[in-house]
Order: sequence, then C-alpha cells, then structure tokens
Amino acid sequence: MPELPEVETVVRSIAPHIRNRKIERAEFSSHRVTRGGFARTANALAGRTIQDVRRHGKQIWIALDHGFLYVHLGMTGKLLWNAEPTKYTRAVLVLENGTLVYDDVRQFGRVEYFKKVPESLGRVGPDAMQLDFEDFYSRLQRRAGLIKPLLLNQNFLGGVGNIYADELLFAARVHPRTPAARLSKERARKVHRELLEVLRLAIEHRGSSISDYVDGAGNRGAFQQMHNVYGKEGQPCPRCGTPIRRIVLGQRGTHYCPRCQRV
DNA sequence: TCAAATGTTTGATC
DNA sequence: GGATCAAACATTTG
Repeated sequence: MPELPEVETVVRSIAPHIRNRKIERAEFSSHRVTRGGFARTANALAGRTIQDVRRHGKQIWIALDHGFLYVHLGMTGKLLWNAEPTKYTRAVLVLENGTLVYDDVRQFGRVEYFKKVPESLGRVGPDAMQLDFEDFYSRLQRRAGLIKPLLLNQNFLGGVGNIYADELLFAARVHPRTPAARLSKERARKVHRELLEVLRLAIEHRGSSISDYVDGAGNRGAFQQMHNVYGKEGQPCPRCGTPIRRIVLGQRGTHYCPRCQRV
C-alpha cells in the first residue's frame, strides 16, 4: 500500500507527537519484521530520545540521540499513534507522552535498530521528490529496460510504487513498455514533470487508500478518488474514452490507455 | 478454489 | 559484472 505519498503522510502525522520525546521502553513480537533480535533492539531503544523523523523514498528513518530506528511499511505496515494493539501489532514503542504502534498483517515491513545506516539500505536511489530533471534524464539514459519497471526500481529512484507509476505515465502520455533510454529529452521531461506533480498532488490529498492504508491517526487518504487508470480496467479513459487496458509488466498489474499512451 | 494485492529480496538466467 | 525475470515471503479479499 504505502508509496512515497503515503509514507510522507504517515511521517507528517506522527512526527509532531514523537519528535524530542523519550522512549521509555519497546516491545517486539515478529522476527520477520524485527530482524535484529527483540532484546537487543529493545535494549538499544530504551532511554533514547527521538531527534527527528525523516523519509527517503519509502524508508522512514527515526533519528535517535544514539543510532536510528528504521521503519519500512512494506505492503501492509501501519504506524499508529496511541492506537490499541491488535493481533497484527508487531512492535510497540512506549514514549513519555504516548504510544507508537506498528501493525503489519503480512509482515513484509521492517522495524529495526541500527547504529548507523547500513550499506544495503543506503543504496536506495535518490528520493523521487528531490531529483532534478538533468539527473533524472542522465540516469534514464544509462539504463536498459522499460520505463515502468525502472520507475519501480528503488535503486534507480526511491519512492515510486505501482499506483503512482501507472498514474504518472498516464499523465505524461507515455506507454509503460517504452524503453527508458529511448525516451526523447522532451518526453523524459514530461515524465519527470508529471512524476513530481502526481506525487505532490497525492501528498496534498494524504495518499491513496486502496484497501487498508491509513495515516498515523488512522485516517484514510483521498487520492484514490482521483486515480485515472490504476484499478480502472475496462473503464473509459478520462481523456479519450478508450477502455483502460490492464497488462502484466514486470510481474505487476499495469494500467494504461492504449490510445493516449504510445511507445 | 483461484487470482490478485500498494513491496523487496533472492537466485537463476541471459 | 550487469541487467532482467520469476519466485518467494504471509495474509486477506473478491
């Protein structure tokens, strides 16, 4: 569920509650989510003060006075402020002023403590909102492969997931199967412009709640109401009326208008 | 019962 | 070595 706009919304909704607050204790219950070990992680966190909460791509880095707490929401992770634990609660941070709860049905997410950012996680590409056009274009030209799978590759660009890849390619009128390096500079510029615009608009609407995404306060987003192609197979294209087509590309459901978006 | 789901990692194969 | 693709992860939902 959570791509850049959803992760950004979560960060904005919890940061004011937890910044500059002390962690009294922490509890963990999923070895899949917390791979560093429960006791080691809890011991490292107890007594620490949260200094900042940052997002890079889909990663959340909670900076402590010593070390970092890394959170990735995976497919079904939720960070909730002062929520009641459920059967899917995998981690709980008890702060001096309240409780931060991590719920995750499928356990594809992570909640782990690191003294410093590990090389494997630091390798993620530049944040999608931070990359200027010239960098974006030069990176595009150096890549083989098709534009949509490339946009989803977090080592190429951090933050874009399946929903926003489909929506931004529709906005840019680019077919998802277009070879990335073959995009003209003008079409690449359009992709870059719509990338920023779609993400900005989605953040403004607090993300897309397709199934169960909610922010730190438990509120759903509203951007799903503005989707043009994602999940719209068979429905008329808002621009030309042609039925939206769904194909599988790079193992992901891919939605596009066969008339507006050409290779 | 089968297919699909917003993400990432791993291993196999070009 | 690099890139690409499929499978795997765990669970719910339609």
